[in-house]
Amino acid sequence: MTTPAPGRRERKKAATRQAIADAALELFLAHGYEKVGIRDVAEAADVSTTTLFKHFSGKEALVFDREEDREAQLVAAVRDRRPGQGILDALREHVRAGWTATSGHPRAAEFFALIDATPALRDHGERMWTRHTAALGAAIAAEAGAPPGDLSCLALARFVLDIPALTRGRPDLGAAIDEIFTVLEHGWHPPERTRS
Amino acid sequence: MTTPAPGRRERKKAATRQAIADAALELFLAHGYEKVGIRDVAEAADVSTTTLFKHFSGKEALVFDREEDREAQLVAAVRDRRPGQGILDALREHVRAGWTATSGHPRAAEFFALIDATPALRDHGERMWTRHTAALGAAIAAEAGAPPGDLSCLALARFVLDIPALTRGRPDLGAAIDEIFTVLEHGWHPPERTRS
DNA sequence: ATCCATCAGTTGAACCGTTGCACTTTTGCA
DNA sequence: TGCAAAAGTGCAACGGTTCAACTGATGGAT
Repeated sequence: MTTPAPGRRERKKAATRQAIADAALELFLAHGYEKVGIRDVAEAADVSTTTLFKHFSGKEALVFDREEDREAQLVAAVRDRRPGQGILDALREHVRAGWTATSGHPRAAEFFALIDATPALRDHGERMWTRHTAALGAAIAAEAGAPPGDLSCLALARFVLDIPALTRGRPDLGAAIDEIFTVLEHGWHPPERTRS
Repeated sequence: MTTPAPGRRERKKAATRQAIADAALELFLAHGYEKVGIRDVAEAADVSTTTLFKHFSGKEALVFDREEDREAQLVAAVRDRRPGQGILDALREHVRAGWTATSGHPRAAEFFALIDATPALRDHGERMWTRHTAALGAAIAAEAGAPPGDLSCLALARFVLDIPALTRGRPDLGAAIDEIFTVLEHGWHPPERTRS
């Protein structure tokens, strides 16, 4: 009977949002991202296109819905690392654990296949990653005792966030991640030339 | 009377292309990128929008016109470096020299201001950079004697290409570039904590 | 209990980048 | 000279996105 902490209004709003996201995912998976128009999604969710855009900033946002707390998790991975553990180690652990988010997605397999098969979505995904550079860089700087905005910390953040793009499609993901972290830890060196 | 090496056809084609690019730049600088429509540009250049799109792949391409040989220059910077010079040093030199292209742009100052002021253009610019990752990575691998597609070489390429995004707006660009290359050379280390 | 400001949602049209289609003109070459 | 390819045209459409004016439910204040 009584309304819980979130008022009735916000519950309804959340429900519409969810309905839209669900309809979108279903249609995209069924017919492909490009074949489905905004108007189709809106109609399937039984809302107007304007309402859809009040909930989502664009077509791509319909797909990258649950990606919101990636940033918080990244920051937490650095800040709440085990005592004595280095920042780089903590990051590597987090990366190797699969970045922790969107695993547990309802239909994870099809979902990633969809993104992988759609250039527009791959692009957008990459941009979403690098958008966390500032936050992660700040967290690293804070933990390393560097002034906020320290360039090398910012660079490290960016480099770490490049990892998904760099390792996409590699057979052994763990090894690939390790290889990149080796560069980040000790710098880049030309692999020793094995003479014939 | 006789047609020189490039035939009359291609000269005319190049001329229209140039007319379009010029008209676009003028309008963009005068009124701002977003305020100017494709149809405006086409009309100013006295061509149809269809023709415009036969010459340029999209609105942003009107701005990033002369950016074509960036990739070749990057590869050359690595491949044709002074004998005995390390790959990283060659890259740093090239970066510090301003990446060599689009310097010499007619109205370089306003041009960069325009890009800087327009999020859509900043985004597109970044994507153009990272699109050279594969080529630069391959060049590095070739020079380092690594197998093509070597991950650490690819990562280095990507990291170097991140530099413009990372250093944007820094007061001392040279110092910023050096700081990043220090990370690339020796790895990232937390700056020594200066206790109060 | 009532009034009112707020905000989700609607409707319909427009805007803008982009593409397709059918067509004319120019150019290069055999 | 004739002809096929290429450059360009005009127009209409498509799809994502936004705008403006409106409706109606909600919830806090009186």
